[in-house]
Amino acid sequence: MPELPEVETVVRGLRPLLVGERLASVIVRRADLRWPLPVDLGQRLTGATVTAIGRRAKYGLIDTDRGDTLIFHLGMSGRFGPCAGVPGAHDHLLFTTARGTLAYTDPRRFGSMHLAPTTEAMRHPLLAGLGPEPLGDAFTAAVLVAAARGRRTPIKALLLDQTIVAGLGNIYASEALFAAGINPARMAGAIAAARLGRLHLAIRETLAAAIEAGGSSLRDHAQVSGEPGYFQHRFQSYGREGEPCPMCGAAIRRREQAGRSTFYCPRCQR
DNA sequence: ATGCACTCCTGAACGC
DNA sequence: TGCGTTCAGGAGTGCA
Repeated sequence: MPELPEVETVVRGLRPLLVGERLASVIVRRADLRWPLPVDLGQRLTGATVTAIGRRAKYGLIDTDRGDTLIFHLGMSGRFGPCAGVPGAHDHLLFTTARGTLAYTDPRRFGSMHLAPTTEAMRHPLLAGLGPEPLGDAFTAAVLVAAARGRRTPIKALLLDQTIVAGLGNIYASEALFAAGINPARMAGAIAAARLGRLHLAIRETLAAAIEAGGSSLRDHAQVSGEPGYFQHRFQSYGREGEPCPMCGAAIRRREQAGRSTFYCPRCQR
């Protein structure tokens, strides 16, 4: 699924179901996700009580009273949802508490799960190199300006680089660039600071609005409750090739950048 | 150091 | 209805 708003939505959905609950069993049905699961993952989590659930970039973090943190990434198609009865073919992990069973479902198996000591979780190799949280205080306009300086890569690619700012994916990068009026193909280092300032603001506003709407539901994403997110109805450019730009009426275009689709307005985005 | 193509896997949507 | 093709929100790896 998922970019930052979807992961945040999942984390918020998991908290009331898991925090304070004892994991009566954690069953691994398939261990070959993006990376092999730790062989003792089920054993180490079974019997533990969940103490807190957080998020870093697109990673979810589930802390237990044993000092372990389960780090998960949803990849492209990962989701959590209730599992009643017989597990489905793509239900790879089952978390059972007194409140019922929660399944981690992931048809494409691009997702991953890792265990780390809670005190070390942020130093995990997958998390250590991440850039600032886009909604946090550390992500300022000046940080974005400094990251873009001298870079010849397209601004869209820069936004997808998780070491620059952590949590944007293809959809919200497109949407933020639309909101800022910047052409996705423009070389990052050639964009004036004032315009990057607008982009910085657009990133934060776009992500915050998406979280408020419960994320976007394209294909795989749903909230843990099964409710869809609603933000896709507010996409201004993403997935709207040929439709009129909501700002100026020109036809939205689509182009390939580094193998990914980018949608933009040729008139508004320069 | 930087930029980019490739790769993993499955399902849904589309065209014929 | 059935079949083949194309595409999908991520991101590490390896190459130029």
